[in-house]
Amino acid sequence: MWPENNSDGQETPPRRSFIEEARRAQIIGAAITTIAETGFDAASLAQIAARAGISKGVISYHFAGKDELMEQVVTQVYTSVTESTLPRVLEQESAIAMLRTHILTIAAYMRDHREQLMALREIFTKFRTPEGRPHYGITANEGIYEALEGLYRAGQDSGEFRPFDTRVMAVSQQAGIDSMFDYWATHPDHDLDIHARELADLFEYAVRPQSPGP
Amino acid sequence: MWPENNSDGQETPPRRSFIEEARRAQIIGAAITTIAETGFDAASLAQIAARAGISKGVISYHFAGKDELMEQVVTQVYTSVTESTLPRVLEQESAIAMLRTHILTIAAYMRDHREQLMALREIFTKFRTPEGRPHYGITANEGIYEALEGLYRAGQDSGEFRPFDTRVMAVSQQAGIDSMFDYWATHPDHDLDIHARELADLFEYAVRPQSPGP
DNA sequence: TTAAATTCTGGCCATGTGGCCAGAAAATAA
DNA sequence: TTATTTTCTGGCCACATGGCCAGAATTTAA
Repeated sequence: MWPENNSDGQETPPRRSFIEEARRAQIIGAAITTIAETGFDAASLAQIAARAGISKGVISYHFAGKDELMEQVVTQVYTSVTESTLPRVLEQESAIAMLRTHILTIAAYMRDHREQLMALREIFTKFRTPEGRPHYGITANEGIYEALEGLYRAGQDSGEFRPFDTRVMAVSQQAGIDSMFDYWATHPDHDLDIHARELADLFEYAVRPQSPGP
Repeated sequence: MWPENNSDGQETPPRRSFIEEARRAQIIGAAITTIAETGFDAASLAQIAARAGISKGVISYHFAGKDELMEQVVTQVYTSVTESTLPRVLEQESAIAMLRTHILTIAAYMRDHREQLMALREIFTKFRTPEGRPHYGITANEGIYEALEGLYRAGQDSGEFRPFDTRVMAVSQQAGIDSMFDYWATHPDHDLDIHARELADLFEYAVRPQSPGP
């Protein structure tokens, strides 16, 4: 469960010195910046160490290897976005409001944490095992999909939503959000607010019951 | 315009011998298979040559470098999918029918050309210039976006579609299609037909005029 | 102050990369 | 047949990578 085991075998987080904690945070931050700026492949340990202003060996000393460093980056960013987003969604009272809030809140988070999300997306798409399988492919979204499916089913049960395949809707909504980020990251002048509102409209229309058109 | 210039400076396609043409096709095919199976990063010239059963130097002889080989792969796959898809869309008579046909036809193409599309997606997401910028990032979709926007505007002008931001709709629809492929590629037992029909429904509901719900 | 543990440095290593080339082999021309 | 061009081989190169280590520097403990 924890990345390291204590000698006493307890499943407690490893006790870390002040220096260790500070270095790990510094290195994780340098990794995020480096990956966001240069892409995953070019973010070598040497680059990350140079950005942090430390020797390359320090990373090897504080992390088991590049893999553990990448895992820590993912954990930190993923935790942060979830904590900033999920409560806002859950406090809504209708399924429709939850849907809108999900999209709008994530867009707001993107605006303030562009670097972190760029790093996360780089790692998700490019981090592979030695055998070539993704560490965090689309399967890493499974948790999100299941949460969204719960939201959809609630809306369908209450009659707010029409019947549809919840898995397809979840995959598509998450893809819509990811593409919003990708497009904005590539076109920084693109209006993220408008995009978010339009995307919320899109899915609101997509899920609502509707009599056949003329 | 063409990847190579003739000595006479004419902008004609380079005259290639039979052997040259066959080798290029063979190498492009081996590159597609290798990228699809092992991912872009692991698809070294050595791997591609080994799969083709030839010496590594042959690739250097027939292609200017790895970059030109990747470009040729993209060109071939992109041309193929466009030729198989676009005519079907254009023969439809209503904007709604075009929308549905676009999604369903691409899904059908996916089923029969999984390997090619996996390679294309690998190259799109991972092929970078030495400076770290993507060769074909999301900007490579610009042509698709513009075509879709034309379709949307036609539907809006005819009253088939509600008003919405066409750029956001185009980005989202393409993202929905790409995610359908990614999900299916990761979960081969996933029902691609159902997914395509549900996705077509999703966007049909999303674009149609609709009176506000209850 | 001295001793021990922690933290850091700079450099070395094996590995894999894309590009390149001299010369062998094969196809084509004379 | 012989001469010439095209095609191919196998190996070499410089470079970058992640991991590793001996010993120096620093912090903490006694």
